[in-house]
Amino acid sequence: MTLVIPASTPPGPPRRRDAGRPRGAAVTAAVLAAVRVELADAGFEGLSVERVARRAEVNKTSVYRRWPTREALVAAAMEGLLDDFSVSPDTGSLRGDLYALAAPIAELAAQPDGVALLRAALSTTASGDVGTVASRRVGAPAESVSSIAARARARGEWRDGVDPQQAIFTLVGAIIHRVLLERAAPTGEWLDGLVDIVLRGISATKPQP
Amino acid sequence: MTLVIPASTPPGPPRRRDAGRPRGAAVTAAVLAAVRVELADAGFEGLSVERVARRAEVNKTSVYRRWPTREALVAAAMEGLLDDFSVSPDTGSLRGDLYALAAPIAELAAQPDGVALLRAALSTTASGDVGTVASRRVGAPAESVSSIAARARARGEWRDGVDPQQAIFTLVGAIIHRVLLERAAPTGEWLDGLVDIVLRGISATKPQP
Amino acid sequence: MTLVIPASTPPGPPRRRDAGRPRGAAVTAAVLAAVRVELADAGFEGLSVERVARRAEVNKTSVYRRWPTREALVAAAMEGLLDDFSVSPDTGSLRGDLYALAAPIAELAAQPDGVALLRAALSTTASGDVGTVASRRVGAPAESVSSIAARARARGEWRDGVDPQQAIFTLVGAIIHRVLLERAAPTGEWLDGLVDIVLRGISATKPQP
Amino acid sequence: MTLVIPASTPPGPPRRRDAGRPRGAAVTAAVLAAVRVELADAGFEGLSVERVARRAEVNKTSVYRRWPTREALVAAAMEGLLDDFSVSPDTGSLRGDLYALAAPIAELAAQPDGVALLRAALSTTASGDVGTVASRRVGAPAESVSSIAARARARGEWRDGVDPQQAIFTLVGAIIHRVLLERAAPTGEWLDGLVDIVLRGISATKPQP
DNA sequence: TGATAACCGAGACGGTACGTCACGTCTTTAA
DNA sequence: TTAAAGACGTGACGTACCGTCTCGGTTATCA
Repeated sequence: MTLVIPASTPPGPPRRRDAGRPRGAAVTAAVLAAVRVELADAGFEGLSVERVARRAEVNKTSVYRRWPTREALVAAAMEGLLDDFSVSPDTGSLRGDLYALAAPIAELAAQPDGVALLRAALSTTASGDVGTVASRRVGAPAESVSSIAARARARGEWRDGVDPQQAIFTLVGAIIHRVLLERAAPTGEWLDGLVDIVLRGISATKPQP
Repeated sequence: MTLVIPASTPPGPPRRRDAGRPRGAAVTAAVLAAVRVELADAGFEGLSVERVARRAEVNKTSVYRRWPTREALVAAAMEGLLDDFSVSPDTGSLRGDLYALAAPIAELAAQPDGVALLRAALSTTASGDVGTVASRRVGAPAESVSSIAARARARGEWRDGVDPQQAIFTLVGAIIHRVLLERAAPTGEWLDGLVDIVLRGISATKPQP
Repeated sequence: MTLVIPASTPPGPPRRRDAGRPRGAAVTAAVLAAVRVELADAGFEGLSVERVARRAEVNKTSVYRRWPTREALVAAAMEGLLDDFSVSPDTGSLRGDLYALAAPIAELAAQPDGVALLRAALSTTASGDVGTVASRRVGAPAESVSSIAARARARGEWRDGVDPQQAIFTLVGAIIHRVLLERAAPTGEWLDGLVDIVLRGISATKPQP
Repeated sequence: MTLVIPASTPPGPPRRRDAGRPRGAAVTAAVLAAVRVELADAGFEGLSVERVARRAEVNKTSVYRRWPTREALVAAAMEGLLDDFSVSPDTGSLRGDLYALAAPIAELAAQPDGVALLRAALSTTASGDVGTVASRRVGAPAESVSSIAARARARGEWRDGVDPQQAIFTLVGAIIHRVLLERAAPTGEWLDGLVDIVLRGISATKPQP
């Protein structure tokens, strides 16, 4: 994601800015863009506010004014990546629902930015902002999970005694293992196999092909 | 008459292997212990060689003499945690084998030290020493995986078309998700449920209870 | 029509000279004072930036921000010692002029600080900042020397063929030998004897008593 | 009953005086040569035992075994430079004697090694070994000085009230200033001028040309 | 002719200092 | 108020030498 900042700075010293008009949005955007670049370059650990500010051609103070910690800064930069997870999918079949849930996560994990986000979420000791962001989104909202399970149960697809969260989290955990430990891309074929395993694992009898 | 000088022969007398004062075992032990404490306290990022040396009451130089990087240091400290993973279990049933494979990993992940190790392994961008250690062990040796699958196949328990690695990695991924994102302990009950899901997911027909 | 881009113009807006928080005078003063103490204690070699900062109760960074090298630091600390050398004396007689030139140098060399400065100036291999400071001042400005000689020549006091620099430097060299090798104080009586020798050495005939 | 403990008697078996492997002359020579090179390269400050040992292809321990301090090491390396100063010259004239005294010092100061020695002698705060060596030799032995003065007095060449030491030290100080502050070579012509000044400075009437 | 004591290379070890980097807070000027 | 700029104390980085120490292994001398 590249952000283009219009180079409106005049060459001379007068520096005529609209009086009272805060330039805040440009600074904010430039910083967040820089964060994303730095995250991809150096990872979460190894990201320094100083370098971010330098890259954004913005002063360190202006960064700290907005985000008090490195965590908050990264969290803010990541917010945009996760806007499409809020939808609770209803495709009519459990396989479809599982796939609909896993696919955007896999897609996220296929991008370098997404990998960085996951890594950041997992690396922080304290349950800080980044963890919150990631858990809130990657962790798949509770409603989605329970409604998927409820619908599947109504269709007789959900085996008794299976914890819905455990099933979904297994799916997500597998993706995480794939990209962070195996360092392999979560391809479509691979995802098919995964959904297949989990689907059979939680199905009451034989799943419909 | 040709004079051949072998390129690899050093000019002086051959270096003795055991020359010089040997490294003190006490120093090594103190440092590794300190690393484990610091890891639990501050995590992988946030672990500083300086503090480790201070806590071990050892000189910084003595640390750097042994381990050139922070990664290597942490990796060394973690080696000991993982000595019981090398056994390839053969329990007679697929469920037993899966459990035998997952249980020590879960046990590791139940300790603060183990959590720190996992976090460290996942947080590093470069596939450095820590990643190697973790991958080598947590990533379950390839032989174990394939032999488990082979035996299950021979018993007719393994569904055709299921990638052995994918199955096992799903198991491991779920444990990682549990401890690092959910921040919950991988209890025995929880592990039972997990093994159940994965077992059914890869079984040919109905698994034997 | 050719577009000429001046090479020295920076790309952004022109840097303001007085931007940012100004350097604290208290810090500067504390450091220089500490340097003088350390110089007296440990000499030029053996002076460490770390200890200076510690003694000044100031951070090492704040020292390096101001003075890039140990040399520059010492040179700065010594500047103040030398403010009274700039005057070119005209006492009416050659003896008076010589004395007026030698006296403040001797006075400087009578203080521990001054001895340290001389030592520092002589010990540095490269002709660095300290050497510059010392040479500039202790080395007696060229104008002073030549004007003294010119006036003496006009009065008929200066023997033909005597290099003015050589004469003055002999004076200074004797003082250096006195304090650094003999490690004795350049007393008034001693200085009288020295001036007497040099004066007779460069006089045309018999000097006027 | 009095208990007398003989101070010098060792408790164990009587120490053999000359037992053990003697120190290798080759090692000693190699080290001293290396010191001279390093002194010329890096000066007295900036000379490190570690580098000396490395250059001499000798172990650090072997250096410390012989010379306890850096000072002692340098002093030893310099000893050889100064063997020709012990002679008290008697040339028949004061000018000749002065020249005979000054010439070898100037010659020493014309070599890089000699400059390093002078610098070392002047830079040390404590009157350590190097200072001792230099003072003992460059400082011109007291007997030489007094005998030169005595002979000159007998010839009627020495002005009453002139301190012999002061005269000679002025000569030496001028050479030091020449090579260390002016950083110029003490050429023959220059030395002639110097001797001329000092000679006239201490002569009773007019010096004999 | 051995024992023995010192030499010698090698390198560990606790120190101190190096000069640099990033941190997060602060003070100052200008817009 | 926002901003740019930069000072400031803090703490860590990884490296270089310091001088001392423990090691094997070697060699000359003396009993």
